[in-house]
Amino acid sequence: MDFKSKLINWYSINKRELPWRKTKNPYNIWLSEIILQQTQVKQGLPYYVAFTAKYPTIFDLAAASETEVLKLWQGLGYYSRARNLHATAKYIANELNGEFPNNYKDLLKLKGVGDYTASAISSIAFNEIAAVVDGNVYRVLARYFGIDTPINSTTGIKEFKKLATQLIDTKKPDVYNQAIMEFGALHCKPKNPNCTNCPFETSCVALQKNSVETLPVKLNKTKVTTKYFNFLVCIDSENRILFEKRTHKGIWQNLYQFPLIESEKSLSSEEFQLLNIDNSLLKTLKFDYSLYNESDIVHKLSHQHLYTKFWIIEVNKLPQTAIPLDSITNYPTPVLISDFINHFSFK
DNA sequence: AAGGCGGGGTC
DNA sequence: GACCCAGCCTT
Repeated sequence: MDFKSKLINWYSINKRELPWRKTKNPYNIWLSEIILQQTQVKQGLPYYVAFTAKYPTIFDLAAASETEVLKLWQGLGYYSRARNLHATAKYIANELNGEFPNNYKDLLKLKGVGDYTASAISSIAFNEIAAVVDGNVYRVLARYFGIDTPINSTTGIKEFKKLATQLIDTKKPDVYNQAIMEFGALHCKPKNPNCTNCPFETSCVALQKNSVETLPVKLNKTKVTTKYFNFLVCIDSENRILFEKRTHKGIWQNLYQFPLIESEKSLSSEEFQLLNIDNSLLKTLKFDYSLYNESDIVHKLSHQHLYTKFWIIEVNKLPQTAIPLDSITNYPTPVLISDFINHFSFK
């Protein structure tokens, strides 16, 4: 048996039952692929279930507000995916009369759809011969062929795409693409791959050369920056609270949070008080404040470590921009904020 | 070509 | 801690 046949054979025996494998509907395939970008199946699955339940068709998704979509996306991360998902849904529903682009070239034009996702949708939903190259494919091919070209270099990207295109089963591109990804996810894993019971035991170059552990090669470690966040949890006597939208570019764009003061270091209560003398928000208000967490809550993103303090500020009356405390759970927020809301006892 | 963008899981 | 995940976008 050749490479593709062994892979498809392994897949037929070992594949998981997943909801997006029961359909050829491009809307559902697209939704699953966006959710699964840089996200493991276990983490993305409940979101797929929730989205298909609330938005059965692309018209339902298009009719929603961005805030509503972000709320359902809350906790999944990489929120530009949700913003692009919603924008693309509106585009397809309104400009294309709900008719999904049906080929790689046209799919690639959609917001949030790159080479991988266009290949996945066109092959799985439309049986187009377009090879997917995701993290699993890089790993499987790098090991099987013993390729040490860095997978995130320009030459590496081209080399692996070319190889994947040569290997794809042109009769069953949909099955083949899912098979190689599933094989990478379940069998040819990053750590402790199951090499002792592998259909490619005799043909895997990395296994013969004892280089399974070192492949694939990847360059450029992301450097982590540290930031200090001070959230102002301002509550008035009418149980209203300040909550605002992060409109600027950067992390958590269009999600909501308490007013934020970033500082150069972790602040003591005295330093925080000095800071507030010049704060335009608090200048005009008489208030009492206390600190929710004595030691910083450390929220780790892939590229930022956020050392966070929540300052509880009680005032008599907040401006009209404040929202009722009861409504706070309607807004999409970062996990850092929703964790606080879930643990803090509002009076 | 390089860096930004989340949160959770594994070892 | 380091690394990874059905990557994409901007600069």
